[in-house]
Amino acid sequence: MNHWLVKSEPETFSIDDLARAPRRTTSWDGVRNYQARNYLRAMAAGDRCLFYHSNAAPSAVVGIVEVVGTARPDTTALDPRSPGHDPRATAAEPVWSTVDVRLVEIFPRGLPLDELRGVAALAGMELLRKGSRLSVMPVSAAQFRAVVALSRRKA
DNA sequence: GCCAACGTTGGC
DNA sequence: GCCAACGTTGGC
Repeated sequence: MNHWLVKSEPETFSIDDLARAPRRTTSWDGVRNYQARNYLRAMAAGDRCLFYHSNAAPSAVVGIVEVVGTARPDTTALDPRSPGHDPRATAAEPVWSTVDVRLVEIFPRGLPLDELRGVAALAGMELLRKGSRLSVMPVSAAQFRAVVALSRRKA
């Protein structure tokens, strides 16, 4: 089982939105970066992802989601009215991919970036790298465990 | 809103 | 294939 981190702007889609979604499941679509797409394609059912709120106050890891199934075509790229529309995408060559994710847990408290930066076990985490912009990225099992442990601790 | 960092595009 | 221009991301 692999571990990942996925980003979403809470104004666009927050972890609370996911909690209200049918079966607490959503299609993680709209990814328009090749490296992030390749990570989506590398995901397998049962993989767990940290859910990160970007462009938030404060930006923070706020919970855990589980991958359901494997990557499939992101058909929002085919829709001219979708903000993720890509004129290069066709039904035969959809270009972009999506996976379904289900909510596992909303942390009792969010873990803001500046708190994560102070944790020795998380040194080297991709999210904390200066200039890191990927919206889907791998997380090591040890880093994942460290973040979950931190969420169990009082602020 | 500012701006640094990054990815993509396109002229050559 | 180089690289400048441009658009986007995302912390602050």
